[in-house]
Amino acid sequence: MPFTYPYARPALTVDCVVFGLDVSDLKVLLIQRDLAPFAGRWALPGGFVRVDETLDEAARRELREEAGLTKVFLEQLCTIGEVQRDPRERVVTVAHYALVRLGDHQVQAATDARNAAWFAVDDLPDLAFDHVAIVTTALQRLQGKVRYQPIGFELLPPKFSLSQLQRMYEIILERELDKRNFRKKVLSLGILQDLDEVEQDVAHRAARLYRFDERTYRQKVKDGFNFEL
Amino acid sequence: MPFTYPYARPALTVDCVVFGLDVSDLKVLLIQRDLAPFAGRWALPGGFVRVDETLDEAARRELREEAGLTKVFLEQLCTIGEVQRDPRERVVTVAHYALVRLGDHQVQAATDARNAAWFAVDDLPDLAFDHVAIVTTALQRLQGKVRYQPIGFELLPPKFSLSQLQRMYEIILERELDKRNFRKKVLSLGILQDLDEVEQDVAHRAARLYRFDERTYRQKVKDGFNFEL
DNA sequence: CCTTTATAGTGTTGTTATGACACTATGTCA
DNA sequence: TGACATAGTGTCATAACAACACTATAAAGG
Repeated sequence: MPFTYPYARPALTVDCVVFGLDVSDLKVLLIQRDLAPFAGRWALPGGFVRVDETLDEAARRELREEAGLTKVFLEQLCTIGEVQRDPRERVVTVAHYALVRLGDHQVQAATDARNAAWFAVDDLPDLAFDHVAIVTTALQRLQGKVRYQPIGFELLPPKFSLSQLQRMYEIILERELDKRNFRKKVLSLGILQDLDEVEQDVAHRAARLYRFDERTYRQKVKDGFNFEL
Repeated sequence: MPFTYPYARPALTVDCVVFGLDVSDLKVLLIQRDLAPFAGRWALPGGFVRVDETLDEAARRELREEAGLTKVFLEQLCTIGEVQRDPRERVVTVAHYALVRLGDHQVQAATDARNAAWFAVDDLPDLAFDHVAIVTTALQRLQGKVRYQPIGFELLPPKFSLSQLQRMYEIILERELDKRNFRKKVLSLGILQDLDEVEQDVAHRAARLYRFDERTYRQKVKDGFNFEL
């Protein structure tokens, strides 16, 4: 009989740090727990992995069930196997992070539904388990990755202005960027499609709208191109 | 009764991609399996996580037991939870990668011991399970990380010449670097300590030896310094 | 309709980093 | 002492980066 006593057969969970971009803040989606342990505390959306699903599938299912989110950008972050991290019994969790567009209807729904809410990443409430550490790791990963992979677009609407794009980077990287240098650089990458449209319903000069041209991006990557902020 | 039927309670393993640097190749340490499944096949060192140890502890224990390695550089890589990846039953594995100095005595021992051997990373035998995919991921991670984190030194002896250092990067990145530009750049980082010593027993002009000055590096990082190849 | 307000959009220049490139120096060995 | 193998060294042209301030446009409000 293999793998019996001394080997761990832990319960397995997935947890997701869901990032959304506000006007002025990077937000994280939290769910208020109604069961022990940590009943009443805010926690990352997540839950137990089922016997017939992969980790990625489990994470997506939890996002759908707990927050009504589908088709989001989702990546594995790290796995935490501290023996006593769950007071009940050993629970190993595979942490993920996700990027969503806060404007989306489904995201609105998520905010309305049950005990879910968005919190500014630098002003989080007390979290259950070791979830603060997971958020910290996720933020570091995002800050690192956003500079060499075009994942930031996942946080913006499909059509966006260069100002929005710049603000996104400023918020994530927590530092100001020079407007002219930023525009020069980002346009020179040649992965933005100028839509020849402008913003609507703004109380000032309307900005030109762009779209991330994933097709072109992929082609360029094949040819040895390297995205870099 | 929580977490019974529908939830997974998988066996949990750790697997390690141990990299070592040869004169002309990046090598990976493999162990020949003597048990089914995949008896006789080469596989990554690794094994089941015990009830009382963390993932990191399990990985280090396996490295010690299977390869006689201690105190190596070790980082988590990714976790694989495909349902059928092990023919016996569901086994989730947390993959790691490690960097060791091939010159070390313990590493020599590892090579001698039982069915362990080093293979060039681009000339691997058939591997058990999904271990090829893990090696591929680990290599990509190493290639990415070596450029913005001074982890490559873990593959070199404590005292090394600039030529050795350059060769290390060339081997990992799989492209040639310009000697003068490389030396200029790496010295300008100010994280190498010139030991005022030269190589011994070489059949040509002996090279100056350097050491990675971790103290200075940490200090510089605190002051906002960014290592970059 | 004219002023205010809010944001969009635009170029130049000095500085720094990068990449290309070839020869001399030093030590061992035959 | 000559052949060899590798160490070590500098310049220049080009590209990338950082700093910097004003004009343009549209809506709102008096």
